[in-house]
Amino acid sequence: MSETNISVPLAPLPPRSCKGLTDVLASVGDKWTIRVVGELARGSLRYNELQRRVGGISQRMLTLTLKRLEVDGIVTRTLFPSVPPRVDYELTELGQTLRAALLPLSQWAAKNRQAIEANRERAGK
Amino acid sequence: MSETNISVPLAPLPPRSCKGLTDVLASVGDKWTIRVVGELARGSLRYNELQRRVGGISQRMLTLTLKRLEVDGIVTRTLFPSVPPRVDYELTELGQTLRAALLPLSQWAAKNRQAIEANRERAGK
DNA sequence: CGGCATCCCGTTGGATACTG
DNA sequence: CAGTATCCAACGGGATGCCG
Repeated sequence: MSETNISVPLAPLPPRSCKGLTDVLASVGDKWTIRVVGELARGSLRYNELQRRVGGISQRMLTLTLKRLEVDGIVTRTLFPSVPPRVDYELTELGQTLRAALLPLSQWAAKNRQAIEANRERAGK
Repeated sequence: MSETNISVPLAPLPPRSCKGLTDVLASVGDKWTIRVVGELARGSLRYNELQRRVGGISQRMLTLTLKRLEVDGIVTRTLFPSVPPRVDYELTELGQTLRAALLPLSQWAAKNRQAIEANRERAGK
């Protein structure tokens, strides 16, 4: 616990602040969070619509993911007390900055995924 | 397998290419990979030195992590057949580009971690 | 020194059923 | 519609011991 030193990362991936990054990635780098944030990037969505768009996520995981994002201040949850009930999820400003910070990695992934798979192929044999 | 559509992400977190991102994060966003890449960012390191620097990683996890990074073409493994043996790990050019792509997220984490923890505090009570 | 093999337990997360 | 609750299988990952 005495190891929560996080100076601002000016140097390339400063080792001391890496623990902060690890924490964030533990929260953001799981199987579903990125997908959810990505779908919410373009605007608010209802629970079911979100589940449909993400594709493959279980109710349990969607709920847990959204709850954590809400607690972290990444998304807002808006309940319309109608019948049937309606709940909208939307990125907060913090969420938007996260999405922006994710972009370079997204581009890197798109650009290098095939190269990585080719590497795996070669190494695998 | 018919869903490997990855157009270049020009739009903010393009949903269709998000699966590529998810794959990459599944590979890169685990508990240790970022830390290892971060430590290797400044130059090559030996196995034990790497384990010491990362701190808290078990031999098993360090070995598995390095193996996957090697297979993916992110790091190189160089064996010096001396006695006792010596093995150096180093980022490849691809690894360097990954590190660069990780920087914005690293900065976001450093900048917003406290805010997130404050949010959790409020929401938790 | 730099690993690999094995055991084992805690967590993750899917499937299913139920509720306001 | 938008969840909650429970069960259970799969996986991650630490500890330990052995080897070239």
